[in-house]
Amino acid sequence: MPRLTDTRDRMIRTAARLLRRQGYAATGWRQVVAESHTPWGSQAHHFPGGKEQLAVEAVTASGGAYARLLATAFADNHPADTVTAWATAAAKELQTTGWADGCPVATVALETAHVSDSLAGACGSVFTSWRGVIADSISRHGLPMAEANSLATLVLAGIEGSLLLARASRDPAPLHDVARELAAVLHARLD
Amino acid sequence: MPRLTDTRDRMIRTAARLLRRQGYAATGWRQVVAESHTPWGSQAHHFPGGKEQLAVEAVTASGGAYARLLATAFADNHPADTVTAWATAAAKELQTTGWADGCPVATVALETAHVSDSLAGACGSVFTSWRGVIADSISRHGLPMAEANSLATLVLAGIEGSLLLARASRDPAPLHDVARELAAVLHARLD
DNA sequence: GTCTTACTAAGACAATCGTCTTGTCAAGAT
DNA sequence: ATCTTGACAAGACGATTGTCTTAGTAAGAC
Repeated sequence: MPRLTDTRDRMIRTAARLLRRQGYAATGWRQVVAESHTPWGSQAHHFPGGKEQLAVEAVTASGGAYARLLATAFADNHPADTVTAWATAAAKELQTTGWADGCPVATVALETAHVSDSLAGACGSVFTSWRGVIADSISRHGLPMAEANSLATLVLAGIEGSLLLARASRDPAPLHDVARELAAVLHARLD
Repeated sequence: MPRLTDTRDRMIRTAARLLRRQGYAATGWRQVVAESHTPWGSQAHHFPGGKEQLAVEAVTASGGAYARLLATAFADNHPADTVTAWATAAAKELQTTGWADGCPVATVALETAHVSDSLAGACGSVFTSWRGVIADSISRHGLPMAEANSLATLVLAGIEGSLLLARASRDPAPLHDVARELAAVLHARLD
């Protein structure tokens, strides 16, 4: 039987937005329900697994959307150029949102890494998919897959880490510094 | 007038441990008081600024301790070797604690970046001090300070990012991958 | 019509949150 | 010895947390 309302999707979307900004513990059901304009009584119906299930689906959804974004960005350009553009776009988003919108899953991942198996698994899968996108692009530019995976891990870790540093210092400089360093490495090792 | 008990210090130490594992929102006064074996009634006396003040002091304390650790590690060795040892030690700590003990301040930084000025400032200062330690070591090995700062940002972001990826995937591989890549970069650019 | 299923309404629930108020204690000055 | 003052302790406080319950509505199947 098809779904009759979009309540479930709206809950997931606003949960994803809130999880990105304030993390898992600080995001309550009441705020999700209020900002998504969904009925209070529908939580248990759509998410019998409770808040944890909502968060898993929200992380998976926003992680997947981000993966598609990365895939198109890395498709037809040199990895070094894409990394630079990525950092620039992330810096702009950080600044225009008052340092609120960083990585969609990093905060949740750190909060729940050792507490929730399901959430840790969801976050881990997201990161793995992102690394795969980057590694594919790198391997297409001339590196064997093992080496490409290692280099892609450096790229992803560098972006994630610089997003962290930029948010903490409220300064986009770390993003630009890291992007320039990463671009240099990528230019030196790829065609 | 000298302090008569170590209540305040014990609160800060256990708060630092809990903030590292579960972040700011998930760490409550009650858990801090219980695990530090301190009296419930002493919160407001020692920390009139409330939970936020406690967190600021805890982050500053553990960030300072980590900075001293880094300073001795980077003092007499080549940066590339220190980075490798750093990642190895962090990986071991992650595994032995069940992926609980990662970066002492990263989770708090992401959670409170756009909410609390004082906490964001404390986390930002910690990261800046760490980067300074790394940059000093790099400049001592032959790079001008501007370039050393940029490269140190890459190193710190890479370690922080790989700590995030390792915790999420519950696998120390990202730490070792990133450390190897960073060591290669450092060897290529330094004496 | 009568089902069955999908969904919402409106709260109650115990537990927990951070903060605040009041009372006790100990130490140094006079 | 008494007073004063800063340090500390115990509990109460209202607000908020996630979850669960019970009832009621609406839409498609037969």
